[in-house]
Amino acid sequence: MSEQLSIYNTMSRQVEPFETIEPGKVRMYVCGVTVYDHAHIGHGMSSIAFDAIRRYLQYAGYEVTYAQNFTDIDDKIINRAAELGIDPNELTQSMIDTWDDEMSAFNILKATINPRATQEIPQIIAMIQGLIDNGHAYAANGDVYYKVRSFDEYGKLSHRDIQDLLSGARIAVGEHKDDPLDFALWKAAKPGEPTWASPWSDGRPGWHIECSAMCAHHLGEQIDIHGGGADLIFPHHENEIAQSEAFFGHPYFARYWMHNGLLQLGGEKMSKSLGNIVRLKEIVENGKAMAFRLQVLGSHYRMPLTWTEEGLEAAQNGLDRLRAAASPLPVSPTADRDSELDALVETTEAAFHAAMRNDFDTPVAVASLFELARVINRNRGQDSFNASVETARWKLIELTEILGLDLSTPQGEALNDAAPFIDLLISLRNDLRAARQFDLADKVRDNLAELGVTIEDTRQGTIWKSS
RNA sequence: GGCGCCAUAGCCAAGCGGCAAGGCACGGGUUUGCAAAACCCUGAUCGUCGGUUCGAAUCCGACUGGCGCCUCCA
Repeated sequence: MSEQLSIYNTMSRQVEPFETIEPGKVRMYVCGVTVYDHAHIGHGMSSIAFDAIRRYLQYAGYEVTYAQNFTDIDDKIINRAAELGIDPNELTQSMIDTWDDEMSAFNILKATINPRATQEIPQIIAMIQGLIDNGHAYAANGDVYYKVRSFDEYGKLSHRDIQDLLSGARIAVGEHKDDPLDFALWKAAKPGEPTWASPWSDGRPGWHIECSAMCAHHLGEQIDIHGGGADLIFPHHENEIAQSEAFFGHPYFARYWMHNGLLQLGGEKMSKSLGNIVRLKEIVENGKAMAFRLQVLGSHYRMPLTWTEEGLEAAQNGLDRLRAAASPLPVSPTADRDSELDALVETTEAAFHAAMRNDFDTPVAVASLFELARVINRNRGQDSFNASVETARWKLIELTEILGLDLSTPQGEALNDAAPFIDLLISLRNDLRAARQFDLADKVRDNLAELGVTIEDTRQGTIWKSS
Protein backbone atom coordinates (compact mmCIF):
# COMPACT_ATOMS: atom_id res chain seq x y z
CA MET A 1 0.00 0.00 0.00
CA SER A 2 1.47 3.25 -1.08
CA GLU A 3 1.19 6.57 0.68
CA GLN A 4 1.05 8.23 -2.70
CA LEU A 5 -2.13 10.01 -3.61
CA SER A 6 -3.30 9.48 -7.16
CA ILE A 7 -5.70 11.55 -9.20
CA TYR A 8 -7.35 10.94 -12.52
CA ASN A 9 -6.48 13.77 -14.85
CA THR A 10 -8.96 14.50 -17.62
CA MET A 11 -6.12 16.00 -19.62
CA SER A 12 -4.08 12.79 -19.80
CA ARG A 13 -7.05 10.48 -19.33
CA GLN A 14 -4.99 8.63 -16.77
CA VAL A 15 -4.58 8.27 -13.06
CA GLU A 16 -1.44 10.18 -12.15
CA PRO A 17 0.59 10.52 -8.97
CA PHE A 18 -0.38 13.74 -7.23
CA GLU A 19 2.40 16.27 -6.91
CA THR A 20 1.81 19.86 -5.97
CA ILE A 21 3.47 22.87 -7.52
CA GLU A 22 4.46 24.14 -4.11
CA PRO A 23 5.28 21.51 -1.48
CA GLY A 24 2.54 21.02 1.06
CA LYS A 25 0.14 23.42 -0.61
CA VAL A 26 -2.78 22.83 -2.91
CA ARG A 27 -4.43 25.55 -4.87
CA MET A 28 -7.72 24.37 -6.28
CA TYR A 29 -10.50 26.04 -8.17
CA VAL A 30 -13.89 24.51 -8.72
CA CYS A 31 -16.35 26.12 -11.08
CA GLY A 32 -19.37 27.29 -9.19
CA VAL A 33 -22.85 28.15 -10.30
CA THR A 34 -24.59 30.87 -12.18
CA VAL A 35 -26.80 32.33 -9.50
CA TYR A 36 -30.10 32.88 -11.24
CA ASP A 37 -32.12 30.00 -9.80
CA HIS A 38 -32.17 27.57 -6.91
CA ALA A 39 -29.50 24.89 -6.95
CA HIS A 40 -30.46 21.34 -7.88
CA ILE A 41 -29.12 17.98 -6.79
CA GLY A 42 -26.63 17.94 -9.65
CA HIS A 43 -24.96 20.99 -8.16
CA GLY A 44 -25.14 19.26 -4.82
CA MET A 45 -23.43 16.16 -6.14
CA SER A 46 -20.56 18.18 -7.58
CA SER A 47 -20.17 20.26 -4.45
CA ILE A 48 -20.18 17.24 -2.18
CA ALA A 49 -17.69 15.37 -4.34
CA PHE A 50 -15.21 18.22 -4.39
CA ASP A 51 -15.78 18.94 -0.72
CA ALA A 52 -14.79 15.36 0.09
CA ILE A 53 -11.72 15.72 -2.10
CA ARG A 54 -10.79 18.98 -0.44
CA ARG A 55 -11.31 17.50 3.02
CA TYR A 56 -9.13 14.53 2.22
CA LEU A 57 -6.34 16.71 0.89
CA GLN A 58 -6.49 18.67 4.12
CA TYR A 59 -6.51 15.49 6.13
CA ALA A 60 -3.44 14.37 4.16
CA GLY A 61 -1.67 17.44 5.46
CA TYR A 62 -1.96 19.86 2.59
CA GLU A 63 -2.78 23.47 3.14
CA VAL A 64 -5.64 23.85 0.70
CA THR A 65 -6.74 27.10 -0.82
CA TYR A 66 -10.13 26.38 -2.31
CA ALA A 67 -11.80 28.85 -4.59
CA GLN A 68 -15.29 28.51 -5.96
CA ASN A 69 -16.80 31.28 -7.97
CA PHE A 70 -20.26 32.65 -8.38
CA THR A 71 -21.14 33.75 -11.88
CA ASP A 72 -23.33 36.69 -11.02
CA ILE A 73 -23.75 38.32 -14.40
CA ASP A 74 -25.06 36.75 -17.59
CA ASP A 75 -28.12 36.60 -19.81
CA LYS A 76 -30.06 34.21 -17.62
CA ILE A 77 -29.64 36.45 -14.61
CA ILE A 78 -30.65 39.54 -16.52
CA ASN A 79 -33.71 37.81 -17.92
CA ARG A 80 -34.78 36.29 -14.65
CA ALA A 81 -34.39 39.55 -12.78
CA ALA A 82 -36.46 41.29 -15.43
CA GLU A 83 -39.19 38.65 -15.09
CA LEU A 84 -39.26 39.14 -11.35
CA GLY A 85 -39.05 42.89 -11.70
CA ILE A 86 -36.10 43.14 -9.37
CA ASP A 87 -32.55 44.34 -9.64
CA PRO A 88 -30.13 41.63 -10.84
CA ASN A 89 -28.00 42.23 -7.76
CA GLU A 90 -30.95 41.54 -5.54
CA LEU A 91 -31.56 38.26 -7.35
CA THR A 92 -27.95 37.12 -7.24
CA GLN A 93 -27.45 38.07 -3.60
CA SER A 94 -30.54 36.17 -2.58
CA MET A 95 -29.44 33.10 -4.54
CA ILE A 96 -25.96 33.26 -3.04
CA ASP A 97 -27.39 33.44 0.47
CA THR A 98 -29.59 30.44 -0.25
CA TRP A 99 -26.66 28.57 -1.74
CA ASP A 100 -24.54 29.19 1.36
CA ASP A 101 -27.30 27.90 3.63
CA GLU A 102 -27.81 24.79 1.56
CA MET A 103 -24.11 24.04 1.35
CA SER A 104 -23.82 24.16 5.10
CA ALA A 105 -26.76 21.77 5.42
CA PHE A 106 -24.75 19.26 3.41
CA ASN A 107 -21.77 19.92 5.67
CA ILE A 108 -19.79 21.41 2.82
CA LEU A 109 -16.92 23.52 4.03
CA LYS A 110 -16.91 27.16 3.09
CA ALA A 111 -14.56 27.88 0.24
CA THR A 112 -11.44 29.80 1.16
CA ILE A 113 -12.70 32.39 -1.24
CA ASN A 114 -15.85 32.84 -3.32
CA PRO A 115 -14.96 35.30 -6.04
CA ARG A 116 -17.78 36.90 -7.97
CA ALA A 117 -17.49 37.98 -11.56
CA THR A 118 -18.90 41.43 -10.94
CA GLN A 119 -16.29 42.08 -8.31
CA GLU A 120 -13.38 41.19 -10.56
CA ILE A 121 -14.02 43.44 -13.52
CA PRO A 122 -10.64 45.24 -13.42
CA GLN A 123 -8.76 41.92 -13.45
CA ILE A 124 -10.95 40.66 -16.26
CA ILE A 125 -10.40 43.77 -18.34
CA ALA A 126 -6.65 43.58 -17.76
CA MET A 127 -6.54 40.00 -18.96
CA ILE A 128 -8.61 40.75 -22.05
CA GLN A 129 -6.35 43.68 -22.86
CA GLY A 130 -3.33 41.43 -22.49
CA LEU A 131 -4.82 38.90 -24.88
CA ILE A 132 -5.47 41.62 -27.43
CA ASP A 133 -1.93 42.92 -27.00
CA ASN A 134 -0.33 39.56 -27.60
CA GLY A 135 -2.46 38.77 -30.60
CA HIS A 136 -4.85 36.19 -29.13
CA ALA A 137 -7.92 38.39 -29.16
CA TYR A 138 -9.49 41.20 -31.13
CA ALA A 139 -12.13 43.84 -30.62
CA ALA A 140 -15.04 44.15 -33.01
CA ASN A 141 -17.98 46.51 -32.66
CA GLY A 142 -17.53 46.84 -28.96
CA ASP A 143 -17.21 43.08 -28.44
CA VAL A 144 -13.95 41.30 -27.88
CA TYR A 145 -13.38 37.76 -29.14
CA TYR A 146 -10.75 35.17 -28.49
CA LYS A 147 -9.02 34.01 -31.64
CA VAL A 148 -9.18 30.26 -31.20
CA ARG A 149 -6.89 29.47 -34.11
CA SER A 150 -4.15 31.52 -32.49
CA PHE A 151 -3.81 28.92 -29.77
CA ASP A 152 -2.17 25.83 -31.21
CA GLU A 153 -3.13 23.54 -28.41
CA TYR A 154 -6.83 24.35 -28.49
CA GLY A 155 -8.79 21.17 -27.89
CA LYS A 156 -6.15 19.40 -25.82
CA LEU A 157 -8.36 18.96 -22.77
CA SER A 158 -11.50 17.77 -24.51
CA HIS A 159 -9.43 15.94 -27.11
CA ARG A 160 -11.13 17.59 -29.99
CA ASP A 161 -9.77 18.64 -33.29
CA ILE A 162 -10.51 22.09 -34.59
CA GLN A 163 -11.75 20.50 -37.80
CA ASP A 164 -14.36 18.56 -35.84
CA LEU A 165 -15.57 21.65 -34.09
CA LEU A 166 -16.27 23.56 -37.25
CA SER A 167 -19.45 21.65 -38.02
CA GLY A 168 -21.10 22.70 -34.77
CA ALA A 169 -19.75 26.22 -34.64
CA ARG A 170 -21.74 29.11 -35.93
CA ILE A 171 -21.97 32.83 -35.70
CA ALA A 172 -25.13 33.98 -34.01
CA VAL A 173 -27.02 37.05 -35.09
CA GLY A 174 -25.44 40.14 -33.63
CA GLU A 175 -22.01 38.64 -33.16
CA HIS A 176 -19.00 39.97 -34.97
CA LYS A 177 -16.64 37.03 -34.95
CA ASP A 178 -13.96 36.62 -37.58
CA ASP A 179 -14.23 32.88 -37.21
CA PRO A 180 -17.11 30.72 -36.00
CA LEU A 181 -14.80 29.05 -33.50
CA ASP A 182 -14.04 32.27 -31.67
CA PHE A 183 -15.76 33.02 -28.39
CA ALA A 184 -16.62 36.23 -26.58
CA LEU A 185 -14.40 37.73 -23.92
CA TRP A 186 -16.38 40.94 -23.68
CA LYS A 187 -19.89 41.73 -24.82
CA ALA A 188 -21.14 45.20 -25.57
CA ALA A 189 -24.30 45.84 -23.60
CA LYS A 190 -27.74 45.92 -25.08
CA PRO A 191 -30.05 48.68 -23.84
CA GLY A 192 -31.16 48.21 -20.27
CA GLU A 193 -28.48 45.72 -19.31
CA PRO A 194 -26.03 46.23 -16.46
CA THR A 195 -22.77 47.58 -17.79
CA TRP A 196 -19.19 48.21 -16.85
CA ALA A 197 -16.93 50.62 -18.64
CA SER A 198 -14.10 49.15 -20.67
CA PRO A 199 -11.72 50.28 -23.41
CA TRP A 200 -13.99 48.62 -25.97
CA SER A 201 -17.50 49.42 -24.87
CA ASP A 202 -19.78 49.69 -21.93
CA GLY A 203 -20.59 46.03 -21.50
CA ARG A 204 -19.88 42.94 -19.52
CA PRO A 205 -17.48 40.01 -19.50
CA GLY A 206 -18.07 36.77 -21.35
CA TRP A 207 -18.55 33.65 -19.32
CA HIS A 208 -15.20 31.93 -19.68
CA ILE A 209 -12.87 34.83 -18.97
CA GLU A 210 -14.05 35.37 -15.40
CA CYS A 211 -12.69 32.01 -14.28
CA SER A 212 -9.31 32.61 -15.86
CA ALA A 213 -9.07 36.05 -14.32
CA MET A 214 -10.28 34.98 -10.88
CA CYS A 215 -7.98 31.99 -10.80
CA ALA A 216 -5.01 34.15 -11.58
CA HIS A 217 -6.04 36.84 -9.15
CA HIS A 218 -6.73 34.61 -6.16
CA LEU A 219 -4.68 31.49 -6.71
CA GLY A 220 -1.85 32.40 -9.07
CA GLU A 221 -0.79 31.92 -12.64
CA GLN A 222 -0.74 28.16 -12.32
CA ILE A 223 -2.90 26.05 -10.05
CA ASP A 224 -2.82 22.46 -8.87
CA ILE A 225 -6.38 21.33 -9.39
CA HIS A 226 -9.18 22.67 -11.49
CA GLY A 227 -12.51 20.96 -11.14
CA GLY A 228 -16.11 21.00 -12.20
CA GLY A 229 -18.81 18.94 -13.79
CA ALA A 230 -18.01 16.83 -16.83
CA ASP A 231 -20.27 19.07 -18.85
CA LEU A 232 -17.80 21.90 -18.40
CA ILE A 233 -14.93 20.17 -20.15
CA PHE A 234 -16.00 21.67 -23.41
CA PRO A 235 -16.15 24.50 -24.10
CA HIS A 236 -15.74 26.15 -20.73
CA HIS A 237 -12.54 24.58 -19.46
CA GLU A 238 -11.06 24.34 -22.92
CA ASN A 239 -11.56 28.08 -23.24
CA GLU A 240 -10.12 28.78 -19.84
CA ILE A 241 -7.00 26.94 -20.86
CA ALA A 242 -6.77 28.92 -24.09
CA GLN A 243 -7.15 32.19 -22.21
CA SER A 244 -4.85 31.52 -19.28
CA GLU A 245 -2.09 29.77 -21.16
CA ALA A 246 -2.06 32.32 -23.96
CA PHE A 247 -1.98 35.13 -21.43
CA PHE A 248 0.72 33.82 -19.13
CA GLY A 249 2.65 31.67 -21.58
CA HIS A 250 3.14 28.85 -19.07
CA PRO A 251 3.10 25.29 -20.37
CA TYR A 252 0.04 24.55 -18.30
CA PHE A 253 -2.64 26.42 -16.45
CA ALA A 254 -3.92 23.70 -14.12
CA ARG A 255 -1.90 20.63 -13.31
CA TYR A 256 -4.85 18.29 -12.73
CA TRP A 257 -8.23 18.61 -14.32
CA MET A 258 -10.91 16.78 -12.35
CA HIS A 259 -14.47 16.29 -13.52
CA ASN A 260 -17.38 14.71 -11.76
CA GLY A 261 -19.82 12.50 -13.65
CA LEU A 262 -23.24 13.95 -14.14
CA LEU A 263 -26.18 12.93 -12.07
CA GLN A 264 -28.85 10.99 -13.89
CA LEU A 265 -32.49 10.83 -13.02
CA GLY A 266 -33.79 7.40 -13.85
CA GLY A 267 -31.42 7.17 -16.77
CA GLU A 268 -32.09 10.55 -18.21
CA LYS A 269 -30.54 13.92 -17.76
CA MET A 270 -32.12 16.26 -15.33
CA SER A 271 -33.14 19.32 -17.25
CA LYS A 272 -35.52 22.19 -17.22
CA SER A 273 -37.06 21.12 -20.48
CA LEU A 274 -37.90 17.67 -19.12
CA GLY A 275 -39.30 19.27 -16.01
CA ASN A 276 -37.57 16.82 -13.73
CA ILE A 277 -35.45 19.16 -11.66
CA VAL A 278 -34.97 18.11 -8.07
CA ARG A 279 -33.84 21.04 -5.97
CA LEU A 280 -31.48 20.86 -3.06
CA LYS A 281 -34.06 22.79 -1.13
CA GLU A 282 -36.41 19.79 -1.18
CA ILE A 283 -33.71 17.50 0.17
CA VAL A 284 -32.81 19.91 2.94
CA GLU A 285 -36.41 20.57 3.94
CA ASN A 286 -37.06 16.84 4.19
CA GLY A 287 -34.15 16.51 6.56
CA LYS A 288 -32.30 14.26 4.13
CA ALA A 289 -29.24 16.40 3.56
CA MET A 290 -26.79 14.03 5.23
CA ALA A 291 -28.43 11.02 3.58
CA PHE A 292 -27.93 12.71 0.23
CA ARG A 293 -24.29 13.24 1.07
CA LEU A 294 -23.94 9.53 1.80
CA GLN A 295 -25.79 8.68 -1.39
CA VAL A 296 -23.35 10.80 -3.39
CA LEU A 297 -20.28 9.39 -1.65
CA GLY A 298 -21.57 5.88 -2.26
CA SER A 299 -20.76 6.28 -5.92
CA HIS A 300 -17.40 7.25 -7.40
CA TYR A 301 -17.23 10.93 -8.28
CA ARG A 302 -16.30 10.30 -11.90
CA MET A 303 -19.17 7.91 -12.53
CA PRO A 304 -22.64 9.07 -13.44
CA LEU A 305 -24.83 8.68 -10.36
CA THR A 306 -28.32 7.37 -10.93
CA TRP A 307 -30.41 9.30 -8.49
CA THR A 308 -33.72 7.96 -7.25
CA GLU A 309 -35.95 8.74 -4.32
CA GLU A 310 -35.55 5.10 -3.25
CA GLY A 311 -31.80 5.52 -3.36
CA LEU A 312 -32.06 8.48 -1.04
CA GLU A 313 -34.23 6.44 1.30
CA ALA A 314 -31.71 3.61 1.22
CA ALA A 315 -28.95 6.05 2.08
CA GLN A 316 -31.03 7.36 4.97
CA ASN A 317 -31.40 3.85 6.36
CA GLY A 318 -27.69 3.24 6.01
CA LEU A 319 -26.93 6.54 7.66
CA ASP A 320 -29.16 5.63 10.60
CA ARG A 321 -27.21 2.44 11.07
CA LEU A 322 -23.92 4.33 11.06
CA ARG A 323 -25.38 6.77 13.54
CA ALA A 324 -26.44 3.97 15.84
CA ALA A 325 -22.93 2.57 15.73
CA ALA A 326 -21.35 5.94 16.43
CA SER A 327 -23.62 6.80 19.34
CA PRO A 328 -22.07 6.55 22.81
CA LEU A 329 -21.90 3.15 24.46
CA PRO A 330 -24.48 2.77 27.22
CA VAL A 331 -21.88 1.94 29.86
CA SER A 332 -18.20 2.77 30.24
CA PRO A 333 -15.83 0.31 28.63
CA THR A 334 -13.45 -1.81 30.66
CA ALA A 335 -9.70 -1.55 30.26
CA ASP A 336 -9.44 -4.91 28.51
CA ARG A 337 -8.52 -5.06 24.87
CA ASP A 338 -9.53 -7.44 22.14
CA SER A 339 -6.55 -7.98 19.90
CA GLU A 340 -8.68 -9.43 17.12
CA LEU A 341 -10.91 -6.39 17.09
CA ASP A 342 -7.92 -4.06 17.29
CA ALA A 343 -6.44 -5.74 14.23
CA LEU A 344 -9.71 -5.46 12.37
CA VAL A 345 -9.96 -1.77 13.10
CA GLU A 346 -6.43 -1.26 11.89
CA THR A 347 -7.04 -3.16 8.67
CA THR A 348 -10.26 -1.33 8.01
CA GLU A 349 -8.69 2.04 8.55
CA ALA A 350 -5.88 1.14 6.17
CA ALA A 351 -8.41 0.09 3.55
CA PHE A 352 -10.23 3.38 3.96
CA HIS A 353 -7.13 5.42 3.31
CA ALA A 354 -5.89 3.23 0.49
CA ALA A 355 -9.23 3.78 -1.23
CA MET A 356 -9.15 7.53 -0.74
CA ARG A 357 -5.62 7.79 -2.04
CA ASN A 358 -6.74 5.94 -5.13
CA ASP A 359 -8.44 8.84 -6.89
CA PHE A 360 -10.78 9.41 -3.95
CA ASP A 361 -12.60 6.11 -4.13
CA THR A 362 -15.28 7.09 -1.66
CA PRO A 363 -17.55 4.07 -2.32
CA VAL A 364 -14.84 1.74 -1.05
CA ALA A 365 -14.09 4.11 1.82
CA VAL A 366 -17.76 4.13 2.77
CA ALA A 367 -17.84 0.34 2.67
CA SER A 368 -15.12 0.29 5.32
CA LEU A 369 -17.29 2.53 7.47
CA PHE A 370 -19.99 -0.11 7.42
CA GLU A 371 -17.46 -2.77 8.35
CA LEU A 372 -16.69 -0.81 11.48
CA ALA A 373 -20.33 -0.18 12.20
CA ARG A 374 -21.03 -3.88 12.06
CA VAL A 375 -18.41 -4.87 14.61
CA ILE A 376 -19.42 -2.06 16.93
CA ASN A 377 -23.10 -2.91 16.80
CA ARG A 378 -22.33 -6.57 17.23
CA ASN A 379 -20.82 -5.72 20.58
CA ARG A 380 -23.46 -3.20 21.51
CA GLY A 381 -25.93 -5.78 22.74
CA GLN A 382 -23.60 -6.86 25.52
CA ASP A 383 -23.69 -5.68 29.11
CA SER A 384 -20.05 -4.62 29.18
CA PHE A 385 -17.57 -3.42 26.61
CA ASN A 386 -13.84 -3.64 26.34
CA ALA A 387 -11.73 -0.69 25.35
CA SER A 388 -11.33 -1.98 21.80
CA VAL A 389 -15.01 -1.44 21.09
CA GLU A 390 -14.68 2.16 22.19
CA THR A 391 -11.59 2.53 20.02
CA ALA A 392 -13.52 1.19 17.04
CA ARG A 393 -16.31 3.63 17.72
CA TRP A 394 -13.95 6.58 17.79
CA LYS A 395 -12.28 5.35 14.64
CA LEU A 396 -15.63 5.23 12.91
CA ILE A 397 -16.34 8.80 13.99
CA GLU A 398 -12.91 9.92 12.83
CA LEU A 399 -13.29 8.39 9.39
CA THR A 400 -16.79 9.68 8.83
CA GLU A 401 -15.60 13.15 9.73
CA ILE A 402 -12.87 12.91 7.11
CA LEU A 403 -15.62 12.34 4.57
CA GLY A 404 -17.67 15.15 6.03
CA LEU A 405 -20.44 12.83 7.13
CA ASP A 406 -21.97 14.26 10.25
CA LEU A 407 -23.31 11.46 12.43
CA SER A 408 -24.60 13.63 15.22
CA THR A 409 -28.35 13.60 15.56
CA PRO A 410 -29.53 17.14 16.01
CA GLN A 411 -32.90 17.35 17.72
CA GLY A 412 -35.30 19.94 16.47
CA GLU A 413 -35.90 22.98 18.63
CA ALA A 414 -39.51 22.06 19.21
CA LEU A 415 -38.58 18.57 20.36
CA ASN A 416 -36.00 19.94 22.75
CA ASP A 417 -38.76 21.86 24.45
CA ALA A 418 -40.87 18.72 24.52
CA ALA A 419 -38.11 16.50 25.85
CA PRO A 420 -39.11 16.62 29.55
CA PHE A 421 -42.66 15.66 28.66
CA ILE A 422 -41.55 12.87 26.40
CA ASP A 423 -39.33 11.55 29.15
CA LEU A 424 -42.29 11.68 31.50
CA LEU A 425 -44.48 9.72 29.11
CA ILE A 426 -41.76 7.13 28.71
CA SER A 427 -41.44 6.81 32.44
CA LEU A 428 -45.18 6.27 32.82
CA ARG A 429 -45.16 3.81 29.95
CA ASN A 430 -42.44 1.80 31.64
CA ASP A 431 -44.54 1.68 34.79
CA LEU A 432 -47.38 0.31 32.69
CA ARG A 433 -45.06 -2.26 31.17
CA ALA A 434 -43.88 -3.31 34.60
CA ALA A 435 -47.52 -3.74 35.52
CA ARG A 436 -47.95 -5.74 32.32
CA GLN A 437 -50.53 -3.33 30.99
CA PHE A 438 -49.18 -3.68 27.49
CA ASP A 439 -52.24 -2.35 25.67
CA LEU A 440 -51.85 1.02 27.32
CA ALA A 441 -48.09 0.99 26.98
CA ASP A 442 -48.37 0.26 23.28
CA LYS A 443 -50.89 3.01 22.90
CA VAL A 444 -48.44 5.51 24.33
CA ARG A 445 -45.78 4.26 21.94
CA ASP A 446 -48.08 4.39 18.94
CA ASN A 447 -49.32 7.86 19.73
CA LEU A 448 -45.83 9.18 20.22
CA ALA A 449 -44.87 7.64 16.89
CA GLU A 450 -47.67 9.57 15.24
CA LEU A 451 -46.18 12.72 16.72
CA GLY A 452 -42.82 11.88 15.23
CA VAL A 453 -41.14 10.36 18.26
CA THR A 454 -39.83 6.83 17.93
CA ILE A 455 -39.35 4.72 21.02
CA GLU A 456 -36.93 1.84 21.37
CA ASP A 457 -36.71 -0.41 24.42
CA THR A 458 -33.09 -1.46 24.82
CA ARG A 459 -31.63 -3.59 27.55
CA GLN A 460 -30.11 -0.46 29.04
CA GLY A 461 -33.44 1.32 29.08
CA THR A 462 -35.86 3.07 26.79
CA ILE A 463 -34.57 5.65 24.35
CA TRP A 464 -36.39 7.93 21.95
CA LYS A 465 -35.55 9.90 18.89
CA SER A 466 -37.33 12.11 16.45
CA SER A 467 -38.21 10.41 13.21
C1' G B 1 -21.37 13.37 -38.52
C1' G B 2 -17.22 14.18 -34.59
C1' C B 3 -15.46 13.34 -29.30
C1' G B 4 -16.41 10.55 -25.04
C1' C B 5 -18.91 7.72 -21.08
C1' C B 6 -21.81 3.68 -19.16
C1' A B 7 -23.80 -1.63 -19.19
C1' U B 8 -22.03 -6.14 -12.51
C1' A B 9 -27.64 -9.67 -7.94
C1' G B 10 -34.78 -6.76 -7.19
C1' C B 11 -32.61 -1.45 -6.75
C1' C B 12 -27.99 1.62 -5.90
C1' A B 13 -22.82 0.57 -6.42
C1' A B 14 -17.18 -1.08 -5.96
C1' G B 15 -13.68 -3.75 -8.85
C1' C B 16 -7.86 -1.43 -13.01
C1' G B 17 -5.41 -9.87 -14.94
C1' G B 18 -5.55 -14.43 -10.12
C1' C B 19 -11.21 -17.78 -7.20
C1' A B 20 -17.36 -11.05 -7.51
C1' A B 21 -16.62 -4.96 -1.73
C1' G B 22 -20.44 -2.30 0.47
C1' G B 23 -25.49 -0.22 1.00
C1' C B 24 -30.88 -0.76 0.53
C1' A B 25 -34.95 -4.10 -0.14
C1' C B 26 -36.79 -9.43 0.33
C1' G B 27 -36.80 -14.14 3.06
C1' G B 28 -35.22 -17.24 7.43
C1' G B 29 -33.31 -16.85 12.46
C1' U B 30 -31.44 -14.63 17.50
C1' U B 31 -33.24 -10.96 20.90
C1' U B 32 -38.01 -8.54 22.65
C1' G B 33 -44.30 -8.87 26.53
C1' C B 34 -45.09 -7.19 21.39
C1' A B 35 -42.41 -3.91 18.54
C1' A B 36 -38.19 -1.14 17.10
C1' A B 37 -33.08 -1.24 16.75
C1' A B 38 -29.06 -4.50 16.37
C1' C B 39 -26.74 -9.04 15.10
C1' C B 40 -26.48 -13.93 12.31
C1' C B 41 -27.77 -16.67 7.75
C1' U B 42 -29.39 -16.45 2.57
C1' G B 43 -28.52 -14.29 -3.46
C1' A B 44 -24.97 -12.63 -9.15
C1' U B 45 -19.77 -15.49 -13.16
C1' C B 46 -20.23 -9.61 -14.31
C1' G B 47 -25.07 -6.87 -21.88
C1' U B 48 -23.90 -10.37 -26.47
C1' C B 49 -20.22 -12.74 -29.61
C1' G B 50 -15.19 -13.52 -30.66
C1' G B 51 -9.78 -12.85 -29.44
C1' U B 52 -5.16 -12.39 -26.21
C1' U B 53 -3.52 -15.11 -21.67
C1' C B 54 -1.80 -20.62 -17.60
C1' G B 55 -5.80 -17.45 -15.94
C1' A B 56 -10.43 -11.76 -17.74
C1' A B 57 -15.89 -8.58 -14.81
C1' U B 58 -11.00 -6.59 -15.50
C1' C B 59 -6.87 -6.23 -21.93
C1' C B 60 -8.24 -6.14 -27.58
C1' G B 61 -12.15 -6.31 -31.54
C1' A B 62 -17.20 -6.48 -33.19
C1' C B 63 -22.19 -6.00 -31.93
C1' U B 64 -26.52 -4.47 -28.91
C1' G B 65 -28.71 -1.13 -25.50
C1' G B 66 -28.52 3.54 -22.61
C1' C B 67 -26.29 8.41 -21.74
C1' G B 68 -23.36 12.92 -22.20
C1' C B 69 -20.73 16.76 -24.94
C1' C B 70 -20.13 19.33 -29.78
C1' U B 71 -25.33 25.77 -28.05
C1' C B 72 -26.41 27.57 -21.66
C1' C B 73 -25.41 23.69 -17.92
C1' A B 74 -22.24 20.89 -11.74
